[in-house]
Amino acid sequence: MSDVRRPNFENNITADDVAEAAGVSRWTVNRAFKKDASISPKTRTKVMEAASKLGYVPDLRAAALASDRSNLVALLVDDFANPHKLVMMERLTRILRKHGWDTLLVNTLDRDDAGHAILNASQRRVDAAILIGIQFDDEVLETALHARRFHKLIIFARTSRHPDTISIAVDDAAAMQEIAAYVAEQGYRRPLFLAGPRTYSAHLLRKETFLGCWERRFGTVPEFAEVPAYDPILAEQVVTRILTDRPRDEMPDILVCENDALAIGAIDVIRHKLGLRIPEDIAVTGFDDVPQCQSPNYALTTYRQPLTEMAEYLVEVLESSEDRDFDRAFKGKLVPRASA
Amino acid sequence: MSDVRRPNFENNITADDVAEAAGVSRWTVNRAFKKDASISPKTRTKVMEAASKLGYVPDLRAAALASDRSNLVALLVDDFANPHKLVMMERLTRILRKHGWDTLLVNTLDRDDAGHAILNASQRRVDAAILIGIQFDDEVLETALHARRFHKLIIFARTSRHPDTISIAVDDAAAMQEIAAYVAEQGYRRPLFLAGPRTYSAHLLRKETFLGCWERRFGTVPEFAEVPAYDPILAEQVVTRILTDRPRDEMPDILVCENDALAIGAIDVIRHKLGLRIPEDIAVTGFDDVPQCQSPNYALTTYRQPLTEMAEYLVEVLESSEDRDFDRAFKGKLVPRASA
DNA sequence: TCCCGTTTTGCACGCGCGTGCAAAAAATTC
DNA sequence: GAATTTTTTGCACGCGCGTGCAAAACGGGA
Repeated sequence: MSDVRRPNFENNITADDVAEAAGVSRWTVNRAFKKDASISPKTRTKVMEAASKLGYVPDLRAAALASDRSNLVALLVDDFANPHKLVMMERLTRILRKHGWDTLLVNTLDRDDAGHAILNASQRRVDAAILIGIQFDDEVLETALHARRFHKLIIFARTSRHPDTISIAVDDAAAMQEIAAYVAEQGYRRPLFLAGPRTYSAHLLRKETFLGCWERRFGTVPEFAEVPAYDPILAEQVVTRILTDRPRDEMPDILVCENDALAIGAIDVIRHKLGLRIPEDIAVTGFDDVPQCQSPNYALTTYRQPLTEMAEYLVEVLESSEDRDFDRAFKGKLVPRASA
Repeated sequence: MSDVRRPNFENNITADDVAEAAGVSRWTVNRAFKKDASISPKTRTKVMEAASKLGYVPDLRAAALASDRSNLVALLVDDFANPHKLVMMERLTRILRKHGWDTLLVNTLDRDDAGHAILNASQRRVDAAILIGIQFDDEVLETALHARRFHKLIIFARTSRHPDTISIAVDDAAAMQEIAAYVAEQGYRRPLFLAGPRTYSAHLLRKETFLGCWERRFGTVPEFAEVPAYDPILAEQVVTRILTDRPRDEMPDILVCENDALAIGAIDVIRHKLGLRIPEDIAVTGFDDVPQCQSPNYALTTYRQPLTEMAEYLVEVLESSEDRDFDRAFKGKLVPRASA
């Protein structure tokens, strides 16, 4: 009985079937699907026609298994309250796809399960893990490194000094210096820095840089506050707590925020709970240039990272087989708007 | 020479190695890693110890290849401007992971490349494809269906009548009726419906339902406008265009929006470009209950979908081997806030 | 037409695990 | 303690493709 050889789901057509139909060997079929393989154009079209007639598509699982290269990366995210993540995901998936890479989205928000999530990604034998703006990155980083299964561990859009890690980010120090200079030039003198959560392994150097710049320039260290996550709602709570009922003459004249997620929360509170005007009473700056910054509602002065360029470099790193230091810091661009 | 048998990247330890270390057969090792497999507890712990000593993790690629079941789904997204997508991605990935499923994030925003993206997902032999709120879904749907490689094609959070498709969504008609009733009860009489892009295959029944309800109740069909994507920025443009310089007595008293992405753009324009108050001059309602709705800035009256419940059902569908009609509509919840 | 260099094609073996069944071991019964 | 049942373990074969090399086909010059 010939229908015995059909153990798998709905008679999958394989390269063998195409080979038979095209009158060539299986290996020639697979060659036809491979860029710059040594194959004659004539054979290739013959194979491709047979393939499309049969509806054949190469099986990437088998290819990955045989070659130990999956063209798959795991994207670890735990920071879904930050609108910038949406932008990053869009950009990364698009550019990775353009270069033939697929993306496994791993939600590491649930700290208890982060380990499992990472383990699972490693079981898929992804070629690399990419951490984007991870909030609880210390723990995750350790787990991931301990698993020792990711050929490359990339921290994207955040600086990491960890030696086993590749950091592709904007030059936070330079960026913050630029913002600090801008703030000072615009005549603000009582800044309050609104920082995000503190992590050990990977870092945004923004707070330290800003405070340092300001101190060097004016001799005083500005006030600052910390929000436990990059979440506008949490930022609202923190700003409400520290600014409500504060005497007018002790109010900051500008809130310099570590990123847009915090800035957006801050703006909402300043305007709607404190009843103050932006920028007349309190100005605000952010970081990232999320889409909402353009809204007339926020018109947020912020700093744009060259995401596309960074993603392209990421691909370069993924495809390189060298073993050098891939860390790189990019230059971004200050985007002045009405909020400061 | 024994080091010949090491063709793969950094001597991967396999089930065979663990088997040798534990003094059992390879099959017993794999059994130890499988839930409710027939294996004695004693052997299992012995195996697990050997495994963790060697740092062994089962290879899911090989497992998928051998069993033709990958526990992998492709999540197709093309609508990254809509903040609700972030919420959906978070929820879906978390709940899928909880049940042992991994997620391949496929960006189908670039229409030219959507076909490739889908093809690629199919090459990974995912068990199912999930479309979330796809904007250009007609084309994508056809491509995906044509590929005929997804065992299940699920339209999530959107209704589809396509017979080859499984639709898991909120009951849009019921939801919109509830909103319409609310709007009418609050005394609004000149609604304007702000709709998103029109698609053929999958649908949000919101516009038709609202217009129909209103007509039955008051005998008049409300005005409506269409935004070409669920993007606050585009919504701003459309609303600006249709409301700027309109005489006061022809102004709508409420904007009923197909979802929050549109509502948010509308609010920004109404307040900051038209200089009107919300809800006194124009009220606004949305749909989805994205996090920003809670912000005092928007305080958006909206409708919340039971995402968690829907995601749990999705898992149920994924794991079912029956061949019945899985379509299902859920009931959501109206969330009244200050905007209407 | 023959020869030689070049391009194109074929193939043995392996990637790591699942399936279904048979053999072995353990547990149960009388 | 022997016979029977139940649980546990082992194994042949296959999943679909990549690698590296050898064999075959091709092309051009004399």
